Amino acid sequence: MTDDDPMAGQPTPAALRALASRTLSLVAMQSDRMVNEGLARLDARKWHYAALAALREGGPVSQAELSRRTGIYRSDLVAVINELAERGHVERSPDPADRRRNVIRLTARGREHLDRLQEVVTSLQDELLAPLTPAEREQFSDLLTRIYQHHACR
Amino acid sequence: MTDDDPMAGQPTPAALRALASRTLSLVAMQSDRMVNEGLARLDARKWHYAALAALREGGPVSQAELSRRTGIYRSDLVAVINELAERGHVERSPDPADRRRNVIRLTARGREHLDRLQEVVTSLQDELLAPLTPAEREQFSDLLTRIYQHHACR
DNA sequence: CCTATGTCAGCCATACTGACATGA
DNA sequence: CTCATGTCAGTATGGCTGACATAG
Repeated sequence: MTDDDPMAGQPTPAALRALASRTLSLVAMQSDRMVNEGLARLDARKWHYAALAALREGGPVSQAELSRRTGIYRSDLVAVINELAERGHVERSPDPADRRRNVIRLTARGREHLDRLQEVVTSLQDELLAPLTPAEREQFSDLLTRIYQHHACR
Repeated sequence: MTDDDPMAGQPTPAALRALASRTLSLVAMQSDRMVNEGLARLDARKWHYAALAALREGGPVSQAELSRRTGIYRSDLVAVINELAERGHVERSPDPADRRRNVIRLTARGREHLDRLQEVVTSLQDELLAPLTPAEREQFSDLLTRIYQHHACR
């Protein structure tokens, strides 16, 4: 209880602050959290939006195709489709042309719901990139996608 | 087996590709994976590096202080210190001045180990940012930290 | 009495693997 | 025989919470 801790309170050592990988993770966590919370308010989650958006853009597809397009694992997609089907946002029907497959199609309710999600997601992008100028936002996205492409084997 | 699937193979709908939050998550996953794998080859993990680096920079501290500086949760830090102590990279001794606390200090072996980790981590940053020019790398880091600061309440 | 510290037990979400029955 | 599809079970990780004994 003398002077106790001479140098405390100084957070985050320089060696850590300097790591792009670290900041990247931190920002991604912030971003994920924002998106999750935003969508949760509409009783939805990231994958819901991804699936619905993919369906709107590509029309009815099988689950396997949806999986490839959204990046959601085939196995995890099952639950997502279940949830979306429960809410009536999506219809799952067997494909007569290939009886292994289910055809997933967007319902009218799903389309409306997607519109609402779209709005939220879009405004969250804005909130996320708030501290950047329009030019910087574009550059940021550009840099990100370039890094992504570079490391994406397939 | 006719013509089958008229428009398949086209991955990642535009609506998803356009989301900064999505690309951000994807890149962060790539980055995390690279770092994890790189450190795993040295029988270490992210937190090991973070803790050791913080200790080198700030000298011996209590676990709670370490937790604050590295961002590792107090509860999770216990396991990290255990692992580091097992390997002789770190020493955990009771603080005579405050008998609740453990003082964590870097050992000689720990310092050597940290040097090796440092090397790997640094070269991984390079690999991560490989597709960017030096100027772009700086800008990337800058944009990231600005976003981070903006959303970091505390 | 209130707060801080180290510790443990556990929750929840998520990326990912493996296996399996069915059918092409 | 092979491969793809939908499904389920399960692993591993990681962020996070809650509680608790001890001590300031």
